[in-house]
Amino acid sequence: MKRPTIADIARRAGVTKSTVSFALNDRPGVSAATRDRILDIAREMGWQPSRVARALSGGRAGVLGLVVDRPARTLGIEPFFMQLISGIEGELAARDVALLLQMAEDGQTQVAAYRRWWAERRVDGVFLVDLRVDDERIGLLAELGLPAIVIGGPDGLGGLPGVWNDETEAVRSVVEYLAALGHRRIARVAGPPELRHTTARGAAFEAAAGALGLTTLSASTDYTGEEGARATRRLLAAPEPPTAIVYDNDVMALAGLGVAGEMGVPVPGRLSIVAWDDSVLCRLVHPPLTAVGVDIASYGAEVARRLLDLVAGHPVESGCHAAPVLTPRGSTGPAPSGS
Amino acid sequence: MKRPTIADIARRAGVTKSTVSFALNDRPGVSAATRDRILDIAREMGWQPSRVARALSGGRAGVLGLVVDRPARTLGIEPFFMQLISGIEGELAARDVALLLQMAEDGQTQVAAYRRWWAERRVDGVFLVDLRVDDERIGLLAELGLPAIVIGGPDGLGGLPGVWNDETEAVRSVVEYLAALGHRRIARVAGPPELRHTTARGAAFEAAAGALGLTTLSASTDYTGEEGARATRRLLAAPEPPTAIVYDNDVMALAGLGVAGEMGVPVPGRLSIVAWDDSVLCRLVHPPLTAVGVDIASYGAEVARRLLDLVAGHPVESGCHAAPVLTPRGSTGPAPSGS
DNA sequence: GGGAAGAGCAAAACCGGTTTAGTGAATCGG
DNA sequence: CCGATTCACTAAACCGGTTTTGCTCTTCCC
Repeated sequence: MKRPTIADIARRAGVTKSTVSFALNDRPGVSAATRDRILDIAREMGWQPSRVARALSGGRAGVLGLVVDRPARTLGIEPFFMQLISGIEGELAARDVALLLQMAEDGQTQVAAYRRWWAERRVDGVFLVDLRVDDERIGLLAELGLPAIVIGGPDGLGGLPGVWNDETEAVRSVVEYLAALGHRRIARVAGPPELRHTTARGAAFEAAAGALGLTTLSASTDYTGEEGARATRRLLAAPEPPTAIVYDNDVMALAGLGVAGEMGVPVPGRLSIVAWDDSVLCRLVHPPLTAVGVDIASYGAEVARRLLDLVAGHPVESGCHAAPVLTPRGSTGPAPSGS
Repeated sequence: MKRPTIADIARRAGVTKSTVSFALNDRPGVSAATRDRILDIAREMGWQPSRVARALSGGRAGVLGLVVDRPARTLGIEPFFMQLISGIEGELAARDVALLLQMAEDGQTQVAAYRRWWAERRVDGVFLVDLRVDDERIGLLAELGLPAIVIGGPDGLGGLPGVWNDETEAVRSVVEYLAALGHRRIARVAGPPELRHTTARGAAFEAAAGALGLTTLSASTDYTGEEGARATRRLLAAPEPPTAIVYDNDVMALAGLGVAGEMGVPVPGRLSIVAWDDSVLCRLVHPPLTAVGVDIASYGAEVARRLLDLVAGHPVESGCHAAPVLTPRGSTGPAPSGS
C-alpha cells in the first residue's frame, strides 16, 4: 500500500505543492474554495503528513526521549517507571508526539544516548530522571541546547526547568505518624546515595526525627528487592532492632515484609513498615502496606506538558507538582510495649 | 551548538556531498586517500548522520514500535513488560535503532496507533504483543505491509512471523507437580479470555488435569491484582475450595497470597500457590512463590533480533523461543490430608 | 596509437514536506 | 484613471542525506 504525498494531492487538485501545504496547515494565502477542495481530496486519499519530511525541513521531529538508567532487574518490578511513562504517554499521544525509550545500564551509556539522540536529530526534547549528585547530563544538555526537563528537584537543576514533589513535608508527616504510635527507634532503608533524591529525603528524615528526639538507623541500597531484604535482615538482627522501617520504594518494603515473615517478626506487632511510592503492590500483600506517595501518572502528565511547552518555545519555569500523601494501612501499628 | 552536515565535510575536504556520502558508507568509487581524509574530517568535526534525512531518502527510520495495551494500573506493576522492553532495548541499542513506545487503553486506539505510525513513516517495523482471538491488527499490518513480528503464538499469526514459548509442556509439568503433591482439586486464575495466550494455556491445563483425573476450577480476570484477589476470595469461600491455585501472572499470585493471609488460610499448609511469569516479585514475599516462566529479557532480545532481520529484508520464520521452567519454592507443598 | 574499460569524482535528482520570493489579476484609494 | 496594495497562487530553494547519471582522466590491450 502506498502512502499519498502532498504532490499527489496537488496533482489531483490542479495546484502546486505549496498551495496544498498552505491549505493543510491552515495558513493564509489560499481561497476558501481551494482550501476545502484540497482538504476533501486529502481526506479522501487518506493523507497523513510524513513526520520524517517535516522534521527534516526544520520542523520538529515530534518525538521526546526518556532514558532510564536503573538496572533491568529493578525496573522490571518497580511500578514507578511504568506509571510515569503511562502518564507521559497519555499527554503525548493526544498531540501525536511519540516517546522514545532507552534503558541504559550506567551513566556513561546514558550520556551517550542523549548525545546520540541529539546528533541524529531524533528527539525534540528529553526527560531527565534520577538526578545524581554531580550530574554530568545537566551540563551536556545545556551545552547541546537540547530542551530538557528534570523530573525531581528542586536543587541541582543547573538552569534546567524541573518538576518535583515536595517531600520534606511528607517525610515529616511520616516520622510524626510513627512517633505518635510510640516508635522511638526508626530506620530508613534508602535508595542509592548518589541520587539527589535520596540525599534530600535522608536529610529531611534526620531533621524530622531529630526534632522529635527519635533514634534513627539507616541503610543504603540500590533499590532492588534483594538489597532491601538484606538491609532488613541486618537491621532486625541487631541487638536493638528498630520498631519501624521506612523504605525508599515499594519493592523494598515488600521485600522487608517478606523478611519479617521469614524471621517470624510479626507485622505490625513487632515491626511497622512504611513504603514510599504507594502503588497497587502495597494493597495486594497481607498486611497491606502503609505507604506515602503521589499519583505518579499525573506527575508524568504534568512533566510531559511542561516539556511540550518548552519544545514549543514557551518559557517554562520549575515548579512543585504535589505533596505526597500518607495512607495508613495494616503494616503500621503501635510500637511494641517491651521496647 | 550546531551539528555538522555532510555538506560541511565536503567543503572542508574539497569534494562534493556525494563523495562524502560514499566514503562514509564504505561504498566503492572513492580512492583510499580521499576516503581516509573524509573520515578524518568527519571524526574531527564530530559528524553523526541525521536519521531524519536518511529516513526521508528512502532509507530506514531506524525505529521500531511497540504498542502495549494493558491498562496502566496493571502495567505499572507487572514486571513482564519492563523485562520484555529491557530485552528488546538491549538488542536495539547495540545497532543504534530506537524504540518507540505507546500505551493504548483499548484495541481501537492500538490499531490507530499502528496505522498512524505507518502513515507518518515513523517506524520500520512493529512488535505485536497480547494477541487476541480475532485480532484485527494482523490484517491491518498485512494490508499496510508494515514489517511485524508477533510475540506469542504459534497459532493465529495470519502469515506474520512469531516467536513464542512452548507452554503446553510447562502446563503439564505444573499439573503433574501438583498431582504428585497429592492435590486433587486445582484451580486456575486466568487472564482475559480474549487473549489467545489465555485460551491456549487454559486448554493445555484442562487436558493435563483431565489426563490425571483431577478436578479443575477456573476464573477469568483482567490480569490485575484486584481481580486476582477477588477470584481467590471466591474460590476459597466455596464449599469445596481448591487445594492449589495456578495464577496466570505473578501479580495475581501475589494478591492470592495476600488474600490467603487475610483469610487465615496457611500457605502452603492448606493452599498451594503457583505463579506463571517468574520474576523477582516471587522471591521477595514470604513464603516465596513457586513459579514457572522463562527469561523474559532474552525472549525480548530474540524477538528484537528477528524483527531487525525482517526489516533488513531477510526472510524470518516463526519459531519457539524456550520452554518455561518450573521453579518450586515455598508456596507449594503436600495437599492437606483432610481433603 | 586508438578504442574500450574502469577508476574517481562532480552534478543533479530525489525523498516529502516547509518556506520564501515572485507573478498576474483583482481591488482600492485619490 | 492610474499607481499601489492585496489576494491567490506558482516557482523554486531548502532541510541532509542517498542514489543515479555523467564526465574526465588513466590504464590496458591488440
